[in-house]
Amino acid sequence: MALKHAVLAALLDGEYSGYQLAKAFDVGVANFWHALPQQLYAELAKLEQDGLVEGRQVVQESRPNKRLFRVTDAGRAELERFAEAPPKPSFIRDDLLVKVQSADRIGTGPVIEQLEERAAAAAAKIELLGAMLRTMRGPVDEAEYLLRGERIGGYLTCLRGLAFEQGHRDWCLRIAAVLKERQAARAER
Amino acid sequence: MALKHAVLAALLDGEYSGYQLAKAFDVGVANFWHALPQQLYAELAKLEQDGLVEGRQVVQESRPNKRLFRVTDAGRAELERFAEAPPKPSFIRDDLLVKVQSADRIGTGPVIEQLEERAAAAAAKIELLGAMLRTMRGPVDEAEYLLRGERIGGYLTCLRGLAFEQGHRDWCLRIAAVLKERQAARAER
DNA sequence: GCATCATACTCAAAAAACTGACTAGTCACA
DNA sequence: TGTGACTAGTCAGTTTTTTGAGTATGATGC
Repeated sequence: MALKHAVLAALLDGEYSGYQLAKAFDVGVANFWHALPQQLYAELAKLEQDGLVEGRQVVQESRPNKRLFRVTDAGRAELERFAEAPPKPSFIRDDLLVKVQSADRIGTGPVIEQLEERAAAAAAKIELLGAMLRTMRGPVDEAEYLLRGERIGGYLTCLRGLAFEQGHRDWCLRIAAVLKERQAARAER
Repeated sequence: MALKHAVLAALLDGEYSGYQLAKAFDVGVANFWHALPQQLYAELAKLEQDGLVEGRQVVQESRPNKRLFRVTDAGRAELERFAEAPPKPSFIRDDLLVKVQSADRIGTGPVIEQLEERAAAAAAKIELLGAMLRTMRGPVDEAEYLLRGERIGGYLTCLRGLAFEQGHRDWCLRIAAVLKERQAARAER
């Protein structure tokens, strides 16, 4: 049960609706997990049943009503237990790696394209994360913010996301270049 | 169905038994996917049913018999199709990130320990991957190997694994240091 | 001489994640 | 006046991954 703790951790930052969480756990923003809306609504329902989060109805005009959730004491205790438990090792799991693994045996054209698209996507995310980091730390410099700031959790996971995306971008570009050179070398013969 | 293609890609390198694949897909070696033995046996059975791999019995003395598998033409075609299809985006999914996200709200002691253990594990894997890369490229230098070598797929995915582990190690050490400093600063007051 | 490790697999089940289809009102744009 | 996008969800179902428990044999170490 991993999403469970990811949701609890996200809700430590304040009250959110399922919809808001879903946006955070979608594409860019969630730097420590990824999930679809349906999963989040289901998980929130389970967490509420277990008393780890509390929801309250917020009536809205000109918009559907929503339920905002926050972590209970029991939820905080559960996170505490989770933090103490040994973590599972983490692995990269990526379609593109599988494709590159077989890239010298099968057609490389589409793979090169995909590598370049990925590199561009990674570059965009690097921009986004950079902007998020600047916003979070505000006017103070990073060392100061990390030492005295509150709620640095999100900042720290963002840093990992940033490094990951940079590594991803660099690798994609390099591998694309390597595969292209090999194509060119093969064409010469 | 991602493991499916990962298995096909791994079998492009030659004939392997389920047991051998399982070892490769376990801890260190598989730089592009991770899976447990049971999954691999199941996947191989499915692939054989679908005609994407072929198995042959190898009778052994002093060891249980085994079945070696290789990719069929249909399997190669399936990989080709897979390579052309748009890849799914890849995400980091890591318990430790979740813990760090909430690290400024709950007890940080165990998390710091885990970060340092992870950093050590990453360092060990960096060593291992470095050795694997040296073995693969042999006496020639990297640029030459990448341009003219055969079967560079495994080398390229190893490079990604190496960069990932380096990023992981650096991040773990840095975050552990940050959390420690904050603890110290808090203790002073 | 006994325990443990390595090879080589199998079966069953639970948990986690993903996919697709659907409701229903508001707002902006052309 | 309708077309699509945004808010805010729900329901049902499949696929994928993980977990746990076995089987059987030979080799290795103390």
